[in-house]
Amino acid sequence: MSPSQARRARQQQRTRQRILEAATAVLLKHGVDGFSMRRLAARIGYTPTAIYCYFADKESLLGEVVERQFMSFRSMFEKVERIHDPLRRLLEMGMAVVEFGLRHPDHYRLMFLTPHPALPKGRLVERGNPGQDCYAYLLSTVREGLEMQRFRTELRDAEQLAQVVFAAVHGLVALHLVKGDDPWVDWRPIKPKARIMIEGLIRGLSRTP
Amino acid sequence: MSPSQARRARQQQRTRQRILEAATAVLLKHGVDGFSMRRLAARIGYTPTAIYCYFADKESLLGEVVERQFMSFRSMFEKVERIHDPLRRLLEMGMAVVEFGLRHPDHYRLMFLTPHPALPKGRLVERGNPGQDCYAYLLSTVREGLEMQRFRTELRDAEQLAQVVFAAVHGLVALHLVKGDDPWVDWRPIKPKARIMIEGLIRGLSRTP
DNA sequence: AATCTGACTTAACACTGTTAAGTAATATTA
DNA sequence: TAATATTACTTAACAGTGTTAAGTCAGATT
Repeated sequence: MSPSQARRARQQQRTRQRILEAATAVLLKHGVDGFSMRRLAARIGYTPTAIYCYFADKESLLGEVVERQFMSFRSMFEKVERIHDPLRRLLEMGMAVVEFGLRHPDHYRLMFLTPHPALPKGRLVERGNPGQDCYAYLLSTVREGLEMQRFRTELRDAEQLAQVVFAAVHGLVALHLVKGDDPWVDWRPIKPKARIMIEGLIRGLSRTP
Repeated sequence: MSPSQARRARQQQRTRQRILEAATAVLLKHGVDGFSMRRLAARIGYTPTAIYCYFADKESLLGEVVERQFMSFRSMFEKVERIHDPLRRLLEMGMAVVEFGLRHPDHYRLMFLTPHPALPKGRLVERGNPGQDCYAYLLSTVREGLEMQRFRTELRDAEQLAQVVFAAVHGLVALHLVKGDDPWVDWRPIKPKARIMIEGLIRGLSRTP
């Protein structure tokens, strides 16, 4: 590869980043629904068509934004890493997810409430690496609990347990984001609910001494 | 009101129903995303504009479809009404929700995964009536459990408990519908997960004898 | 018989994602 | 250095969306 080719490639990569960052900004400002290729293009001073030189379509662009967001999602778990007890860590991980959902509702929506059909992921996040992949980190925590025989004897599948715990927390956040303003239900504050739910669930799945 | 005026009003009501039924059909066939006013219009042999004589906009039309769907959602609970033990009934209600989500994914999406901003609800479903309003029924079951002192002493808020239990189940269904095809996670079958989750949660929230 | 009402249509607006074809600047090659 | 090729974009258009103002025409009212 010639020097000028390398420079071009670098430039191209930088433009990609610029688009991705602008996309994230537009997303934060206008929400998932208010996001459009044309708006994004206007923001970076390009025509809508230009974006298609860097991304196949809207879906895959959003997919990459999501993956970047999963990176920052993982960073929410850093503060719980020091907790030794895996079950207590599981609790605080759940609370961190709720925290993230409340702080970044649009990103949460994009990550977990919007289907992204068959995207080639794994560009940024290394799947299965607990240091980058949130699900892998959750899994490792559950595995730790299993190894310490903290769960009921009939529960042996780490994947199953991880999915159950995450789904419960996710349900709370999802309902809050989608139905939180619905006056049909007299909604109670989410954080106490989260504590009660996760503590209750963990207690119910735990081995009783 | 003259006889012919009454006839007109009846006719109008019938046309409304026809549109609502066609909308439900289009929704089932093409999903929430594939639903469009124009497609719906074509199906009933009208122009798109005609629909606006009966419904303010797409949002409120879908809102009414949702409310009808909540009616049939409530009927899923009929088979658990015979269960005497409130905590066991709670478990089976959760399983019924999962069942409904698997059977009618598009309706579930529309009901619980799509925000419907500030719709004047209560046209069909009488809010607070356990026989019609699912949430009210859930609430009554939780209240029964509370009266029988089946929950831990610190848990006294029926609304809070109901929301926690439903959110957990909802999370499972929501994740299945939105992320079920995502190969990033090695998804385990949803029904066993649901049983384990609800049993675990109820056990964890229950008073230990 | 003339008027009015109301159910519906026509035609258009302002959007959306996406693509084929074109352009102008830059890099490569003869 | 001049001709060619590549690259980074733009122009213009297509097909679709929700929505609305204005118009039409049959049937009810007067």
